[in-house]
Amino acid sequence: MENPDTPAKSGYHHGNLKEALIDAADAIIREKGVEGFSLREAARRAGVSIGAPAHHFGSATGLLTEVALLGYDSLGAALNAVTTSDDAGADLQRLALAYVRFALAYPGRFRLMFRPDLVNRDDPRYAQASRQALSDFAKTCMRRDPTADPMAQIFIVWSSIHGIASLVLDGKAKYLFDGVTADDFAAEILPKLLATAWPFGGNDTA
Amino acid sequence: MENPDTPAKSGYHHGNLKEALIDAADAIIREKGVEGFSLREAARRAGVSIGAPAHHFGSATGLLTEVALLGYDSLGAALNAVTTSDDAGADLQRLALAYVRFALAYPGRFRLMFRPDLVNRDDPRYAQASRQALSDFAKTCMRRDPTADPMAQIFIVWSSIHGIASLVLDGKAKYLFDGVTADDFAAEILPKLLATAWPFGGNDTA
DNA sequence: ATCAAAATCTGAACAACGCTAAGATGGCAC
DNA sequence: GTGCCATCTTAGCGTTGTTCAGATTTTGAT
Repeated sequence: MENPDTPAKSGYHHGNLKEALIDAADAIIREKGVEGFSLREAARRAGVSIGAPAHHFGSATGLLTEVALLGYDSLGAALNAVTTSDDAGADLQRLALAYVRFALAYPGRFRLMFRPDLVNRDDPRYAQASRQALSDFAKTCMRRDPTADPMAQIFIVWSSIHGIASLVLDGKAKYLFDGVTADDFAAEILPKLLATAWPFGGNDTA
Repeated sequence: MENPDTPAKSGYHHGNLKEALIDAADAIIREKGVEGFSLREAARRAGVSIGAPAHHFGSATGLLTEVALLGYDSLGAALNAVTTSDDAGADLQRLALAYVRFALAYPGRFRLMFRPDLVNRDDPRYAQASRQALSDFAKTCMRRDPTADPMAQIFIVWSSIHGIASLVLDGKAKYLFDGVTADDFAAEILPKLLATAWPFGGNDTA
Protein backbone atom coordinates (compact mmCIF):
# COMPACT_ATOMS: atom_id res chain seq x y z
CA MET A 1 0.00 0.00 0.00
CA GLU A 2 2.71 2.43 0.97
CA ASN A 3 6.31 2.82 0.04
CA PRO A 4 8.47 0.70 2.29
CA ASP A 5 10.96 3.51 2.66
CA THR A 6 8.53 5.78 4.43
CA PRO A 7 9.71 6.97 7.82
CA ALA A 8 6.20 6.00 8.91
CA LYS A 9 4.25 8.21 11.21
CA SER A 10 5.74 8.76 14.59
CA GLY A 11 2.68 10.06 16.36
CA TYR A 12 2.45 13.75 15.79
CA HIS A 13 4.57 14.09 12.69
CA HIS A 14 3.59 12.08 9.69
CA GLY A 15 6.99 11.51 8.16
CA ASN A 16 6.29 12.09 4.50
CA LEU A 17 2.92 13.73 4.37
CA LYS A 18 3.62 15.36 1.05
CA GLU A 19 3.86 12.10 -0.84
CA ALA A 20 1.01 10.56 1.10
CA LEU A 21 -1.27 13.44 0.18
CA ILE A 22 -0.32 13.25 -3.48
CA ASP A 23 -1.04 9.53 -3.46
CA ALA A 24 -4.36 10.11 -1.73
CA ALA A 25 -5.36 12.84 -4.15
CA ASP A 26 -4.43 10.69 -7.12
CA ALA A 27 -6.49 7.82 -5.70
CA ILE A 28 -9.53 10.02 -5.12
CA ILE A 29 -9.32 11.37 -8.64
CA ARG A 30 -9.00 7.86 -10.00
CA GLU A 31 -12.06 6.71 -8.06
CA LYS A 32 -14.34 9.69 -8.29
CA GLY A 33 -12.98 11.94 -10.98
CA VAL A 34 -11.60 15.43 -10.71
CA GLU A 35 -14.87 16.86 -9.42
CA GLY A 36 -15.02 14.23 -6.70
CA PHE A 37 -11.78 15.45 -5.21
CA SER A 38 -11.68 17.41 -2.00
CA LEU A 39 -8.72 18.59 0.01
CA ARG A 40 -10.37 17.46 3.21
CA GLU A 41 -10.83 13.92 2.03
CA ALA A 42 -7.22 13.76 0.91
CA ALA A 43 -6.23 14.81 4.42
CA ARG A 44 -8.63 12.26 5.87
CA ARG A 45 -7.14 9.46 3.80
CA ALA A 46 -3.63 10.44 4.79
CA GLY A 47 -4.78 10.26 8.40
CA VAL A 48 -4.08 13.86 9.12
CA SER A 49 -6.09 16.91 10.13
CA ILE A 50 -7.79 19.17 7.65
CA GLY A 51 -5.36 22.00 8.03
CA ALA A 52 -2.23 19.96 7.43
CA PRO A 53 -2.14 20.04 3.61
CA ALA A 54 -2.00 23.81 3.58
CA HIS A 55 1.48 23.78 5.02
CA HIS A 56 2.86 21.62 2.22
CA PHE A 57 0.88 22.83 -0.77
CA GLY A 58 -0.57 26.19 0.19
CA SER A 59 -3.90 25.44 -1.40
CA ALA A 60 -5.83 22.72 -3.17
CA THR A 61 -4.39 23.96 -6.45
CA GLY A 62 -0.92 23.25 -5.15
CA LEU A 63 -1.73 19.63 -4.42
CA LEU A 64 -3.58 19.13 -7.70
CA THR A 65 -0.63 20.57 -9.58
CA GLU A 66 1.52 17.78 -8.20
CA VAL A 67 -1.00 15.19 -9.38
CA ALA A 68 -1.06 16.84 -12.80
CA LEU A 69 2.74 16.64 -13.00
CA LEU A 70 2.48 12.97 -12.09
CA GLY A 71 -0.05 12.66 -14.90
CA TYR A 72 2.29 14.18 -17.47
CA ASP A 73 5.04 11.87 -16.33
CA SER A 74 2.87 8.80 -16.75
CA LEU A 75 1.63 9.99 -20.14
CA GLY A 76 5.19 10.51 -21.24
CA ALA A 77 6.07 7.01 -20.05
CA ALA A 78 3.11 5.52 -21.91
CA LEU A 79 4.13 7.24 -25.13
CA ASN A 80 7.74 6.34 -24.59
CA ALA A 81 6.83 2.67 -24.32
CA VAL A 82 5.43 2.63 -27.84
CA THR A 83 7.53 0.55 -30.19
CA THR A 84 9.07 2.48 -33.04
CA SER A 85 9.84 1.44 -36.57
CA ASP A 86 11.04 2.85 -39.88
CA ASP A 87 7.52 3.90 -40.78
CA ALA A 88 6.95 7.20 -39.01
CA GLY A 89 3.31 7.22 -40.04
CA ALA A 90 2.73 3.86 -38.42
CA ASP A 91 4.58 5.03 -35.34
CA LEU A 92 2.36 8.07 -35.20
CA GLN A 93 -0.67 5.80 -35.30
CA ARG A 94 0.65 3.80 -32.38
CA LEU A 95 1.40 6.97 -30.45
CA ALA A 96 -2.10 8.23 -31.10
CA LEU A 97 -3.55 4.96 -29.90
CA ALA A 98 -1.43 5.10 -26.77
CA TYR A 99 -2.48 8.70 -26.13
CA VAL A 100 -6.17 7.89 -26.32
CA ARG A 101 -5.78 4.73 -24.29
CA PHE A 102 -3.96 6.67 -21.63
CA ALA A 103 -6.83 9.13 -21.47
CA LEU A 104 -9.29 6.27 -21.08
CA ALA A 105 -7.16 4.40 -18.56
CA TYR A 106 -6.55 7.49 -16.41
CA PRO A 107 -9.49 9.77 -17.15
CA GLY A 108 -9.10 11.68 -13.90
CA ARG A 109 -5.45 12.45 -14.39
CA PHE A 110 -5.96 13.29 -18.03
CA ARG A 111 -8.76 15.74 -17.37
CA LEU A 112 -6.85 17.35 -14.55
CA MET A 113 -3.83 17.85 -16.78
CA PHE A 114 -5.87 20.11 -19.03
CA ARG A 115 -7.77 22.05 -16.40
CA PRO A 116 -6.13 25.46 -16.15
CA ASP A 117 -8.35 26.41 -13.23
CA LEU A 118 -7.13 23.52 -11.08
CA VAL A 119 -3.41 23.55 -11.69
CA ASN A 120 -0.77 26.20 -11.24
CA ARG A 121 0.60 26.82 -14.71
CA ASP A 122 3.16 29.28 -13.41
CA ASP A 123 5.00 26.39 -11.86
CA PRO A 124 8.01 26.01 -14.17
CA ARG A 125 7.82 22.24 -13.74
CA TYR A 126 4.46 22.30 -15.48
CA ALA A 127 5.76 23.55 -18.80
CA GLN A 128 8.72 21.22 -18.48
CA ALA A 129 6.56 18.15 -17.80
CA SER A 130 4.17 19.06 -20.57
CA ARG A 131 6.94 19.42 -23.10
CA GLN A 132 8.71 16.29 -21.95
CA ALA A 133 5.55 14.18 -22.26
CA LEU A 134 5.15 15.14 -25.89
CA SER A 135 8.76 14.85 -26.93
CA ASP A 136 8.39 11.43 -28.58
CA PHE A 137 5.45 12.81 -30.37
CA ALA A 138 7.30 15.79 -31.68
CA LYS A 139 10.20 13.67 -32.85
CA THR A 140 7.97 11.26 -34.73
CA CYS A 141 6.10 14.15 -36.35
CA MET A 142 9.33 15.58 -37.64
CA ARG A 143 10.45 12.18 -38.81
CA ARG A 144 7.23 11.80 -40.74
CA ASP A 145 7.55 15.10 -42.57
CA PRO A 146 10.90 16.84 -42.06
CA THR A 147 9.99 19.60 -44.47
CA ALA A 148 6.96 20.87 -42.59
CA ASP A 149 7.01 23.71 -40.11
CA PRO A 150 7.74 21.91 -36.83
CA MET A 151 5.37 23.80 -34.56
CA ALA A 152 2.56 23.76 -37.08
CA GLN A 153 2.83 20.06 -37.70
CA ILE A 154 3.12 19.11 -34.05
CA PHE A 155 0.22 21.31 -33.10
CA ILE A 156 -2.05 19.96 -35.81
CA VAL A 157 -1.26 16.33 -35.10
CA TRP A 158 -1.48 16.79 -31.35
CA SER A 159 -4.80 18.58 -31.76
CA SER A 160 -6.20 15.71 -33.75
CA ILE A 161 -5.22 13.15 -31.16
CA HIS A 162 -6.20 15.30 -28.24
CA GLY A 163 -9.56 15.95 -29.85
CA ILE A 164 -10.19 12.25 -30.26
CA ALA A 165 -9.30 11.59 -26.63
CA SER A 166 -11.41 14.50 -25.41
CA LEU A 167 -14.48 13.61 -27.40
CA VAL A 168 -14.37 9.94 -26.45
CA LEU A 169 -13.77 10.79 -22.81
CA ASP A 170 -16.67 13.22 -22.82
CA GLY A 171 -18.94 10.58 -24.25
CA LYS A 172 -19.36 12.19 -27.65
CA ALA A 173 -18.23 9.17 -29.62
CA LYS A 174 -21.28 7.18 -28.69
CA TYR A 175 -23.45 9.72 -30.45
CA LEU A 176 -21.71 8.95 -33.73
CA PHE A 177 -20.97 5.28 -33.18
CA ASP A 178 -24.23 4.55 -31.53
CA GLY A 179 -24.05 3.15 -28.06
CA VAL A 180 -20.49 1.89 -28.16
CA THR A 181 -18.58 2.05 -24.89
CA ALA A 182 -15.32 3.90 -24.52
CA ASP A 183 -13.40 0.67 -24.06
CA ASP A 184 -14.86 -0.91 -27.18
CA PHE A 185 -14.01 2.25 -29.03
CA ALA A 186 -10.39 2.18 -27.99
CA ALA A 187 -10.02 -1.54 -28.60
CA GLU A 188 -11.76 -1.99 -31.92
CA ILE A 189 -13.04 1.13 -33.63
CA LEU A 190 -10.14 3.47 -33.03
CA PRO A 191 -7.36 1.30 -34.54
CA LYS A 192 -9.35 0.93 -37.73
CA LEU A 193 -10.15 4.61 -37.71
CA LEU A 194 -6.51 5.56 -37.35
CA ALA A 195 -5.51 3.17 -40.10
CA THR A 196 -8.07 4.36 -42.61
CA ALA A 197 -9.60 7.77 -41.99
CA TRP A 198 -6.81 9.38 -40.00
CA PRO A 199 -4.72 11.54 -42.32
CA PHE A 200 -1.47 11.33 -40.36
CA GLY A 201 -1.00 7.59 -40.54
CA GLY A 202 0.20 7.43 -44.12
CA ASN A 203 3.89 7.28 -44.86
CA ASP A 204 4.43 10.55 -46.68
CA THR A 205 8.19 10.38 -46.68
CA ALA A 206 8.02 7.49 -49.15
CA MET B 1 -30.74 44.60 -20.03
CA GLU B 2 -33.84 42.44 -20.02
CA ASN B 3 -36.27 41.34 -22.63
CA PRO B 4 -38.97 43.96 -23.07
CA ASP B 5 -41.64 41.29 -23.22
CA THR B 6 -41.06 40.14 -19.67
CA PRO B 7 -44.15 40.23 -17.47
CA ALA B 8 -41.80 41.91 -14.99
CA LYS B 9 -41.85 41.00 -11.38
CA SER B 10 -45.09 41.62 -9.63
CA GLY B 11 -43.81 41.49 -6.08
CA TYR B 12 -43.85 37.92 -4.91
CA HIS B 13 -43.99 36.16 -8.24
CA HIS B 14 -41.19 36.90 -10.66
CA GLY B 15 -43.04 36.40 -13.91
CA ASN B 16 -40.48 34.49 -15.95
CA LEU B 17 -37.89 33.35 -13.49
CA LYS B 18 -36.82 30.47 -15.67
CA GLU B 19 -35.51 32.66 -18.45
CA ALA B 20 -34.09 35.17 -16.02
CA LEU B 21 -32.11 32.43 -14.28
CA ILE B 22 -30.80 31.06 -17.55
CA ASP B 23 -29.70 34.55 -18.57
CA ALA B 24 -28.06 35.10 -15.20
CA ALA B 25 -26.26 31.76 -15.33
CA ASP B 26 -25.04 32.45 -18.83
CA ALA B 27 -23.78 35.86 -17.75
CA ILE B 28 -21.94 34.46 -14.74
CA ILE B 29 -20.30 31.81 -16.89
CA ARG B 30 -19.32 34.43 -19.42
CA GLU B 31 -17.77 36.60 -16.73
CA LYS B 32 -16.20 34.08 -14.41
CA GLY B 33 -16.09 30.81 -16.27
CA VAL B 34 -17.84 27.57 -15.51
CA GLU B 35 -16.11 27.17 -12.15
CA GLY B 36 -17.16 30.64 -11.11
CA PHE B 37 -20.80 29.74 -11.41
CA SER B 38 -22.97 29.19 -8.38
CA LEU B 39 -26.67 28.57 -8.14
CA ARG B 40 -26.96 31.04 -5.31
CA GLU B 41 -25.43 33.87 -7.31
CA ALA B 42 -27.70 33.15 -10.23
CA ALA B 43 -30.64 33.45 -7.84
CA ARG B 44 -29.18 36.65 -6.43
CA ARG B 45 -28.81 38.20 -9.89
CA ALA B 46 -32.36 37.27 -10.79
CA GLY B 47 -33.45 39.04 -7.62
CA VAL B 48 -34.90 35.97 -6.06
CA SER B 49 -34.22 33.84 -3.00
CA ILE B 50 -31.73 30.99 -2.98
CA GLY B 51 -34.34 28.27 -2.94
CA ALA B 52 -36.29 29.51 -5.93
CA PRO B 53 -34.22 27.89 -8.72
CA ALA B 54 -34.83 24.42 -7.36
CA HIS B 55 -38.47 24.61 -8.29
CA HIS B 56 -37.72 25.30 -11.93
CA PHE B 57 -34.59 23.27 -12.52
CA GLY B 58 -34.42 20.74 -9.72
CA SER B 59 -30.70 21.19 -9.26
CA ALA B 60 -27.76 23.19 -10.51
CA THR B 61 -27.28 20.61 -13.23
CA GLY B 62 -30.74 21.34 -14.54
CA LEU B 63 -29.99 25.02 -14.96
CA LEU B 64 -26.57 24.43 -16.46
CA THR B 65 -28.09 22.02 -18.95
CA GLU B 66 -30.24 24.85 -20.26
CA VAL B 67 -27.18 27.04 -20.68
CA ALA B 68 -25.42 24.22 -22.51
CA LEU B 69 -28.36 23.86 -24.87
CA LEU B 70 -28.16 27.58 -25.48
CA GLY B 71 -24.49 27.08 -26.21
CA TYR B 72 -25.14 24.40 -28.81
CA ASP B 73 -27.73 26.62 -30.45
CA SER B 74 -25.31 29.52 -30.69
CA LEU B 75 -22.55 27.27 -31.99
CA GLY B 76 -24.90 25.92 -34.62
CA ALA B 77 -25.82 29.46 -35.61
CA ALA B 78 -22.16 30.46 -35.85
CA LEU B 79 -21.39 27.51 -38.11
CA ASN B 80 -24.52 28.09 -40.12
CA ALA B 81 -23.45 31.67 -40.81
CA VAL B 82 -20.30 30.50 -42.59
CA THR B 83 -20.41 31.21 -46.30
CA THR B 84 -20.30 28.15 -48.50
CA SER B 85 -18.80 27.61 -51.91
CA ASP B 86 -18.08 24.92 -54.45
CA ASP B 87 -14.88 24.02 -52.70
CA ALA B 88 -15.84 21.75 -49.80
CA GLY B 89 -12.30 21.79 -48.45
CA ALA B 90 -12.30 25.58 -48.28
CA ASP B 91 -15.70 25.46 -46.64
CA LEU B 92 -14.37 23.05 -44.07
CA GLN B 93 -11.55 25.45 -43.32
CA ARG B 94 -14.02 28.25 -42.72
CA LEU B 95 -16.14 26.02 -40.53
CA ALA B 96 -13.10 25.05 -38.51
CA LEU B 97 -12.17 28.67 -38.09
CA ALA B 98 -15.69 29.50 -36.97
CA TYR B 99 -15.66 26.60 -34.51
CA VAL B 100 -12.45 27.73 -32.86
CA ARG B 101 -13.49 31.35 -32.85
CA PHE B 102 -16.74 30.40 -31.18
CA ALA B 103 -14.82 28.56 -28.48
CA LEU B 104 -12.65 31.62 -27.90
CA ALA B 105 -15.56 34.04 -28.01
CA TYR B 106 -17.68 32.00 -25.59
CA PRO B 107 -15.18 29.98 -23.59
CA GLY B 108 -17.56 29.44 -20.70
CA ARG B 109 -20.37 28.13 -22.85
CA PHE B 110 -18.00 26.00 -24.87
CA ARG B 111 -16.43 24.35 -21.87
CA LEU B 112 -19.79 23.75 -20.27
CA MET B 113 -21.06 22.06 -23.40
CA PHE B 114 -18.44 19.37 -22.98
CA ARG B 115 -18.64 18.85 -19.25
CA PRO B 116 -20.57 15.63 -18.68
CA ASP B 117 -20.56 16.17 -14.93
CA LEU B 118 -22.37 19.49 -15.18
CA VAL B 119 -25.06 18.80 -17.74
CA ASN B 120 -27.81 16.25 -17.89
CA ARG B 121 -27.04 14.16 -20.94
CA ASP B 122 -30.20 12.12 -20.52
CA ASP B 123 -32.18 15.15 -21.58
CA PRO B 124 -33.26 14.24 -25.12
CA ARG B 125 -32.83 17.86 -26.16
CA TYR B 126 -29.12 17.52 -25.46
CA ALA B 127 -28.48 14.90 -28.12
CA GLN B 128 -30.73 16.80 -30.47
CA ALA B 129 -28.97 20.13 -29.93
CA SER B 130 -25.58 18.51 -30.22
CA ARG B 131 -26.44 16.84 -33.49
CA GLN B 132 -28.10 19.94 -34.89
CA ALA B 133 -25.10 22.14 -34.13
CA LEU B 134 -22.83 19.89 -36.16
CA SER B 135 -25.14 19.30 -39.09
CA ASP B 136 -23.46 21.81 -41.40
CA PHE B 137 -20.22 20.21 -40.49
CA ALA B 138 -21.40 16.74 -41.35
CA LYS B 139 -22.80 17.86 -44.66
CA THR B 140 -19.62 19.60 -45.69
CA CYS B 141 -17.55 16.58 -44.68
CA MET B 142 -19.64 14.36 -46.90
CA ARG B 143 -19.45 16.85 -49.71
CA ARG B 144 -15.68 16.87 -49.42
CA ASP B 145 -15.34 13.10 -49.65
CA PRO B 146 -18.57 11.28 -50.51
CA THR B 147 -16.81 7.94 -50.67
CA ALA B 148 -15.57 7.90 -47.09
CA ASP B 149 -17.40 6.27 -44.21
CA PRO B 150 -19.60 9.10 -42.95
CA MET B 151 -19.21 8.55 -39.23
CA ALA B 152 -15.50 7.94 -39.47
CA GLN B 153 -14.88 11.05 -41.51
CA ILE B 154 -17.06 13.31 -39.39
CA PHE B 155 -15.51 12.04 -36.19
CA ILE B 156 -11.96 12.51 -37.40
CA VAL B 157 -12.56 15.99 -38.74
CA TRP B 158 -14.56 17.05 -35.72
CA SER B 159 -11.86 15.69 -33.44
CA SER B 160 -9.23 17.71 -35.21
CA ILE B 161 -11.16 20.93 -34.88
CA HIS B 162 -12.29 20.23 -31.36
CA GLY B 163 -8.74 19.43 -30.38
CA ILE B 164 -7.52 22.73 -31.75
CA ALA B 165 -10.20 24.63 -29.88
CA SER B 166 -9.55 22.73 -26.66
CA LEU B 167 -5.81 23.14 -26.71
CA VAL B 168 -5.98 26.84 -27.51
CA LEU B 169 -8.63 27.40 -24.87
CA ASP B 170 -6.57 25.57 -22.28
CA GLY B 171 -3.59 27.72 -23.09
CA LYS B 172 -1.51 24.99 -24.69
CA ALA B 173 -0.94 26.84 -27.93
CA LYS B 174 1.26 29.40 -26.29
CA TYR B 175 3.71 26.68 -25.34
CA LEU B 176 4.24 25.87 -29.01
CA PHE B 177 3.80 29.33 -30.45
CA ASP B 178 5.61 31.07 -27.70
CA GLY B 179 3.67 33.66 -25.80
CA VAL B 180 1.01 34.32 -28.38
CA THR B 181 -2.42 35.19 -27.02
CA ALA B 182 -5.51 33.23 -27.89
CA ASP B 183 -6.92 36.12 -29.91
CA ASP B 184 -3.77 36.54 -31.95
CA PHE B 185 -3.80 32.83 -32.56
CA ALA B 186 -7.33 32.82 -33.89
CA ALA B 187 -6.82 35.96 -35.97
CA GLU B 188 -3.47 35.29 -37.56
CA ILE B 189 -1.86 31.95 -36.89
CA LEU B 190 -4.85 29.68 -37.18
CA PRO B 191 -5.98 30.70 -40.69
CA LYS B 192 -2.50 30.06 -42.04
CA LEU B 193 -2.32 26.80 -40.14
CA LEU B 194 -5.61 25.63 -41.58
CA ALA B 195 -4.58 26.60 -45.07
CA THR B 196 -1.21 24.87 -44.98
CA ALA B 197 -0.75 22.19 -42.34
CA TRP B 198 -4.36 21.14 -41.86
CA PRO B 199 -5.03 18.00 -43.89
CA PHE B 200 -8.75 18.55 -44.38
CA GLY B 201 -8.56 21.83 -46.22
CA GLY B 202 -7.45 20.46 -49.56
CA ASN B 203 -9.97 19.78 -52.27
CA ASP B 204 -9.74 16.01 -52.56
CA THR B 205 -12.80 15.61 -54.77
CA ALA B 206 -10.87 17.23 -57.62
C1' DA C 1 23.95 18.20 26.20
C1' DT C 2 21.10 22.09 26.10
C1' DC C 3 18.03 25.05 24.31
C1' DA C 4 16.22 28.23 20.95
C1' DA C 5 14.41 28.19 16.33
C1' DA C 6 12.15 26.19 12.64
C1' DA C 7 9.21 22.83 10.76
C1' DT C 8 5.10 20.35 11.22
C1' DC C 9 0.51 19.27 12.62
C1' DT C 10 -4.03 20.22 15.34
C1' DG C 11 -8.42 22.25 16.03
C1' DA C 12 -11.58 25.81 15.67
C1' DA C 13 -13.50 29.38 13.07
C1' DC C 14 -15.51 31.69 8.89
C1' DA C 15 -17.82 32.34 4.65
C1' DA C 16 -19.73 30.10 0.84
C1' DC C 17 -21.84 26.29 -1.44
C1' DG C 18 -25.93 22.72 -3.00
C1' DC C 19 -29.83 20.73 -1.47
C1' DT C 20 -34.20 19.91 1.28
C1' DA C 21 -38.45 20.76 3.57
C1' DA C 22 -42.01 23.55 5.80
C1' DG C 23 -44.47 27.49 5.29
C1' DA C 24 -46.01 32.03 3.07
C1' DT C 25 -48.01 34.25 -1.04
C1' DG C 26 -50.71 35.14 -4.90
C1' DG C 27 -52.65 34.00 -9.61
C1' DC C 28 -56.25 31.43 -11.81
C1' DA C 29 -59.95 28.32 -12.79
C1' DC C 30 -64.29 27.31 -11.28
C1' DG D 1 -65.78 34.32 -3.90
C1' DT D 2 -63.25 30.34 -3.02
C1' DG D 3 -60.16 26.79 -3.18
C1' DC D 4 -56.37 24.84 -5.58
C1' DC D 5 -51.80 24.95 -7.13
C1' DA D 6 -47.68 26.95 -8.90
C1' DT D 7 -44.41 29.94 -7.15
C1' DC D 8 -41.29 31.89 -3.91
C1' DT D 9 -39.22 32.55 1.02
C1' DT D 10 -36.86 31.11 4.92
C1' DA D 11 -34.31 28.24 7.81
C1' DG D 12 -31.40 24.44 8.35
C1' DC D 13 -28.05 20.60 7.31
C1' DG D 14 -23.85 18.92 5.76
C1' DT D 15 -20.10 19.96 2.89
C1' DT D 16 -16.22 22.61 1.10
C1' DG D 17 -11.46 25.77 1.04
C1' DT D 18 -8.91 28.81 3.67
C1' DT D 19 -6.91 31.06 7.72
C1' DC D 20 -4.81 31.28 12.18
C1' DA D 21 -3.43 30.66 16.95
C1' DG D 22 -1.40 27.21 19.46
C1' DA D 23 0.52 22.50 20.37
C1' DT D 24 4.18 19.33 19.24
C1' DT D 25 8.33 17.58 17.36
C1' DT D 26 12.60 17.88 14.88
C1' DT D 27 16.74 20.32 13.90
C1' DG D 28 20.80 22.89 14.47
C1' DA D 29 23.80 25.94 16.82
C1' DT D 30 26.28 26.57 20.86
